[in-house]
Amino acid sequence: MPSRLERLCIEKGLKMTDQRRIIARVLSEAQDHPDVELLHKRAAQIDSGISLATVYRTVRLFEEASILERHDFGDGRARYEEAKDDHHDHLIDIQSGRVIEFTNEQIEKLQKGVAAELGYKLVGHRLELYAVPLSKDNDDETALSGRAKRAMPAGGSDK
Amino acid sequence: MPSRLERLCIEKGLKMTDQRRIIARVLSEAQDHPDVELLHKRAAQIDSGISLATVYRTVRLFEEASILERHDFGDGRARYEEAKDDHHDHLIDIQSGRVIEFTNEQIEKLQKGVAAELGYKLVGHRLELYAVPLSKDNDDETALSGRAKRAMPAGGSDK
DNA sequence: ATATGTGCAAATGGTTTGCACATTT
DNA sequence: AAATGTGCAAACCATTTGCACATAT
Repeated sequence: MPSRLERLCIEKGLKMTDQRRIIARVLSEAQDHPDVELLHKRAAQIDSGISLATVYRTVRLFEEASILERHDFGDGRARYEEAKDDHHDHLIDIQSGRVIEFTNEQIEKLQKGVAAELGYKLVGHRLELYAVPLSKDNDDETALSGRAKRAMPAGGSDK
Repeated sequence: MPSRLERLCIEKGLKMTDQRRIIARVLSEAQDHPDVELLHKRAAQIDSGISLATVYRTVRLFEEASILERHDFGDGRARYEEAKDDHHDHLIDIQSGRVIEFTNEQIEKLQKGVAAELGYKLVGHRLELYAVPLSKDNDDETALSGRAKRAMPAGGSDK
């Protein structure tokens, strides 16, 4: 059965190739926020002939068709997520790299208000919370294992 | 007279070279959020011998010394701003590219609350509002002139 | 004097692209 | 058949780095 993303592609009249079908399926089934490399790896597991370039092209195509969302969590590469209607923001666990989705109506409203006060109409926003698990041993700032360099923003540590 | 940033460098015991002094001054005097290329251009106006590499190294050094903030507004290059005590977020005018700073205590509080509810301690955040000026002719989505590609996030258009 | 900074050019890493061939409509 | 997509390798662009030389302490 076609994945949700594949169906959307067809609705939009996109030419459906094997590669796109597979990438669409991989994206539809993803529960995380994979980067292109990971998508390629997953797609290649289904059909090893898919090239990295095609994944890049497809992901861009889908994004332009508004059926895929691109995120930039500050670690250099882009991460992707199937676009659903439910808008949400992200909390990034800087110890494990895990990304948690959340929504907060109040914050959304306040954002619109802030823009209005400054004489603007809000057309988009980006809100990311960088955090560490409560509980136990959180005294070290050693985190973000692996390659992720300088991922956390400077300003917002809250006094 | 030494720039504020130069003074901070000295306090931190950083070795002060001509280049660093100049870059510090350029940063201290900047009213905008320049990228490395622009910083280099401004620094070169004072001493044309400063290399791009040095600007990159200096900017990184300053950031690690917490006297400079790096921002990523989604257009590929990093933008910098002297670190002051006053924390603020940014509203990006996607028509002109202008960046406006703002603070909102309520939003800050709510963020901390959201993190807490999810079992996390907030250690940083990133909030950017992408907006267009109210008033007149806002019907076109043609914006972000120049090289800036795909700068606005997908999700947050607010219903 | 010693440690550290600098310029230059080459290297990196994620992403894009030109081209000849393959596939979808 | 016409238009478009794909793989490969080369190109891009922001940023980093190795090296020989220069400078701050």
